[in-house]
Amino acid sequence: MPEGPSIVILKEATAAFAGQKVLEVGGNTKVDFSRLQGKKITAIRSFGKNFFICFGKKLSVKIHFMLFGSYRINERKETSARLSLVCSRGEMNFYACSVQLLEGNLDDLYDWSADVMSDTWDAASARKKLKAMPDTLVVDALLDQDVFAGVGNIIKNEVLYRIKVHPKNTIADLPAKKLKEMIDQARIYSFDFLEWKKQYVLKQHWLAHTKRVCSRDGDKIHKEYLGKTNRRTFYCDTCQQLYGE
DNA sequence: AGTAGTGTTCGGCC
DNA sequence: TGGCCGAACACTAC
Repeated sequence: MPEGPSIVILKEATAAFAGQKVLEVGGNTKVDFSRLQGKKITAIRSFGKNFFICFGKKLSVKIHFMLFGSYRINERKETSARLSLVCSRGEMNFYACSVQLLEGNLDDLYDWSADVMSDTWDAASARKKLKAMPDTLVVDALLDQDVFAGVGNIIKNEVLYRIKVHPKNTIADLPAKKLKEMIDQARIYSFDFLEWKKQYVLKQHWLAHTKRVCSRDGDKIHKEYLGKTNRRTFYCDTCQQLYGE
């Protein structure tokens, strides 16, 4: 569920809730949702892995699904919802997720050009941010939500495999051409992910993530926990190039 | 059947 | 001050 493309799928599935009024609110979240009662949803938005239900320009619900979150639209699960919004023409139910109320204008709270799924994605801006962090490992850079909002661990592994870059490179190690490929493919792979996920064929397109053998050369795919967050990293030592020294 | 993981935040410690 | 680390969260595919 959690990576950016999955949130785009949710956004598309809930687009029709814009304009609807909240008739009933419930859930086991600690946030004070009573103030949403009777309000009209003005927009459904997303930024990276975050999903937003907007009530005018000054108040939004932010939902982050973390590792385990889930949702049901116009149906319910057995387990109790973290947040449930029954609206004029349907209902949204969210489970095991982080819920926050955000005050103020969403436009001012995020750098929307950092969202790899966004129409306003700005590759030049991403490049500039990366240039300012030369010693950062590429695995950490790809997971940096300020640079590549929406990119998660699967996309990280698949992008590096696709562009044949070894995960132990730093940003400064990469030739300019490879850095550009990394930035471009972060977005392109995310849209591939979106299409595959919609068709329920995402996993069968994985070439590195959870794989044991390289589809290019038949060599072993290594599994190692890398980067400052020690996330699972799958890579082929043979075809993914290490540029440092 | 137990384990590990599509993620992030927070508090404690050095 | 800040970086690092583990816990917490709470579900489910393999």
